[in-house]
Amino acid sequence: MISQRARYAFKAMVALAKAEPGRGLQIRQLCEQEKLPRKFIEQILLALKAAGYISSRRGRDGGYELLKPADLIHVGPLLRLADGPIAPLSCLSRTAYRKCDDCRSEALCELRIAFDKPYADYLAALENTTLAQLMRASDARGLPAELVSEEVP
Amino acid sequence: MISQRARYAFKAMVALAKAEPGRGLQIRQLCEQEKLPRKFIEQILLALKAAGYISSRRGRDGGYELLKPADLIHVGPLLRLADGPIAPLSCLSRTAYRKCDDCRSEALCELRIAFDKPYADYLAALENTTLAQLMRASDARGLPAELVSEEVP
DNA sequence: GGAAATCATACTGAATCTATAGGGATTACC
DNA sequence: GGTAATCCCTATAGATTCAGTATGATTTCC
Repeated sequence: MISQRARYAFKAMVALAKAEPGRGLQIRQLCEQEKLPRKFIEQILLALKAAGYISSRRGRDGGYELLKPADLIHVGPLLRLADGPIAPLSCLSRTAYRKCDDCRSEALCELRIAFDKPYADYLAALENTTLAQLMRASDARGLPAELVSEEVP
Repeated sequence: MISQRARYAFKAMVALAKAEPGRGLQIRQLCEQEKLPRKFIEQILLALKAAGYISSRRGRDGGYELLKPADLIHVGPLLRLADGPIAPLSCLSRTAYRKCDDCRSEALCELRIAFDKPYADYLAALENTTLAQLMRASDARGLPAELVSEEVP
């Protein structure tokens, strides 16, 4: 299970991506919209900022804004930022590789063999999907197919 | 990351699968062979027994033995036994489904959409690989290709 | 200066993880 | 039957992580 922190981070990014470009959102709005715990979100936004995903403006009319377009934001790194390594085994992690303490041979380890390909595919999928794709997919499901082309009647 | 408990459970199953059929292994042997903490392994073996994976004999010459052949033992359920649900989101879990507290619509949730197919594929892979497959794969890597057919010269 | 926002760090309570402890029950062998 | 070896069962301890709160500093606009 991914952490609450990761879920919040993701939700915040989606909300920011939906906000009008150039305007951004304030913590207050974000938390009221989505019913999120304010101070916890604050920490998470700080981390997102430190990682270069968003920018902030301080002071009275402050707030947060996406720094990159949503089609350059991938799920994998976002998840990793919130939760740390994604890999099921440290010896399979690309970003936090570590040999298992008791491992004799990685090549022969049955557990490693078991997870090797499934995890590689899983990770590749997460690395390749973008926020923009997900938002489009969500939109498409929200509208009945016949209405999609009638946005401007 | 999967837990230490899951790694131990997996190692124990592999060791039992490698043991001579009809003989089994004792905790002592298992722990000395693989350098595992004895009392922790004891708990794990109890759980494996309760789940029907292994049988035990008590008393002086007691020990544990696989109940099913290794090609009927799949990675997915084993992992689930040790660690609980495998799914990254509770709303994607087949065995422990639970709606997210704040979720308005599962169909439209971007996070759920993100993990839906990657996780389904990952899970299917784990559900379909057996201990026997993994042991064969490990054996095959241990021997140079030219020698594989020369087992009985 | 005052109000409202972000920034930074410390802290807390609960849960989880990784074992360890200490007996009790069962069996094989003498 | 006694003894030693094994499995069975529950409780508990220590460390770590998680989710969130608290407190106050800093910045910005009016």
